[in-house]
Amino acid sequence: MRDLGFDITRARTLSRQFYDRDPRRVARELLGKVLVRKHGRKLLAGRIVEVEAYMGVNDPAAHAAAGPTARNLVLFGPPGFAYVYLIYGNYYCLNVSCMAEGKAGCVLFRALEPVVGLAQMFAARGLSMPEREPRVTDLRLLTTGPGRLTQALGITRARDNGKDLTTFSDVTILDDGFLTGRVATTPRMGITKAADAKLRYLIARNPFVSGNSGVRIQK
DNA sequence: TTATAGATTGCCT
DNA sequence: GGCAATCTATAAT
Repeated sequence: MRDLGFDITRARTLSRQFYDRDPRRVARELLGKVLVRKHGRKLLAGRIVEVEAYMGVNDPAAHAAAGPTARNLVLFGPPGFAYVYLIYGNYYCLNVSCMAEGKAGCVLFRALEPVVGLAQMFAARGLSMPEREPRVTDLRLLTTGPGRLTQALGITRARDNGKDLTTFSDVTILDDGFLTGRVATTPRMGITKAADAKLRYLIARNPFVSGNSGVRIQK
């Protein structure tokens, strides 16, 4: 069966040092961790099942490739901070900065398995919660996809860009000891530059991974 | 100053 | 499978 719910008494916030490493390593190890949002007194949480690594100034697909700008400045700062940007004028994408100050690697969050606060997530996504027990096809609409997961958790640039994810103010990432099982790597989604690098990491056979969890569509 | 592409999603045929 | 929505960063005039 799927694992829903997590032991918050056992969960620990990931440290600054966790993020102070190669984004590929951070990406792989973020799988299975829990992304948590405190919304007033309400708690929203999802388990991380799909991420992508971006390698900084030497990665043509990365926002940092052009060097520091007003938008991407967080990436050049210290590790463990949220980089949130608007994509296609519609949705926000959430990243966490990696590597020491001055080096601009990051990890993009692409899909979560919803764990806590499902009703709130349905509302935030503009969907009605099913009367019956929600199925995987219903739940996938909440946090499968980078734009969906930020909307479900209420993450925006104005509110969250630059936030420290290593202290639990209202967004953080927890390790509750969950073991992922097999991890797969594929090319990153939706990019045209450096399109062959296998920098997308996902939990194999997890139903909340976006796309078809593997083969890239030819264009 | 204007044009275009983009780490997406949802609706249409 | 195709494509519009919507806005920002960057390239081109």
